[in-house]
Amino acid sequence: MVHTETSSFIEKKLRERGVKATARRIEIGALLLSAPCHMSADQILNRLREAGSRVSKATVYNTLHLFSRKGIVRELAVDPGHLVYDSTTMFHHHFFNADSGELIDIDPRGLEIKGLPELPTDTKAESVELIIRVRNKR
Amino acid sequence: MVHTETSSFIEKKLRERGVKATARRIEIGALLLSAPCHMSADQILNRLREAGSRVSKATVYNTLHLFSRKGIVRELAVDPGHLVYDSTTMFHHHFFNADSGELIDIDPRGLEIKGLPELPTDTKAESVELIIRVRNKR
DNA sequence: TTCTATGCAAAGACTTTGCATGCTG
DNA sequence: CAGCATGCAAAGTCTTTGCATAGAA
Repeated sequence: MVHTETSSFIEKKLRERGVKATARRIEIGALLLSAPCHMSADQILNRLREAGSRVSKATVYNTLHLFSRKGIVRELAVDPGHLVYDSTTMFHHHFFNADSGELIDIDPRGLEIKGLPELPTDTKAESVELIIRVRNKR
Repeated sequence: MVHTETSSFIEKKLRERGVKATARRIEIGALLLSAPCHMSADQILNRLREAGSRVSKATVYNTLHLFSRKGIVRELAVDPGHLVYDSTTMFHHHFFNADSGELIDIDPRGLEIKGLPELPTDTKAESVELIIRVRNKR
């Protein structure tokens, strides 16, 4: 395994979260964690294969689940039958372009949500997600 | 086809939206539109079958798509691989209980979202959805 | 060595499609 | 009758699982 600057950055990120930094995980992490992005498992698989990797589908899915359990990425359910992984785990929102499938982050600073009703009894909030669906103007 | 009070109310609703009111559609409509509710295609299929209907899976899916294209119900993508139909089509938000799968409507009146950034260029907003994911305490 | 990660293929959940039949107007 | 609605089964998409092999500590 070649240790580029990128891969050692990724290795660090994985180990910080208690994930053993194997070659496959670093490949996947390098793709997803080098810059803020949103990708589906399938996109990741294809990108890796295009780049010459022989990673299996199962490993991609398992690794992404692992990453999301460990808080390394965030799972987003924008579209049914289409799970997207978000490399930005901090609290934020999204524009979702229903025509292109593209997701754009919305910084929650400066955004204010007022007048929320109380949580249902005996529940605690886990996340607050605002999704603004947009379409291309003609 | 028996014309109960409920079914003629549903028939009216369908025709208003330009949907031919057939027996199957009235069955499905009666289940979904009699009171505010959130149901998946599969739940609807099962409920109908339990009630003795021999409706097919394809018809349920097709009908729900039709209804949502016609604005009779609203499609919600809360969970990946799980499309839910919402009988309330007017603008509103949701609590989603990740433990039970239950959805609870949030009335948007009194709720205020301030400081939203501008839409991406050349796009128009289609919907604004706020989903508050909650879990059961303990 | 011992434990975990990975690959492969098969199974699984959910949804869509194609086509023949049946109902509606 | 013409056209759309329905049922059935098959195909599709996306994801998960089981198990054998390969790799890491």
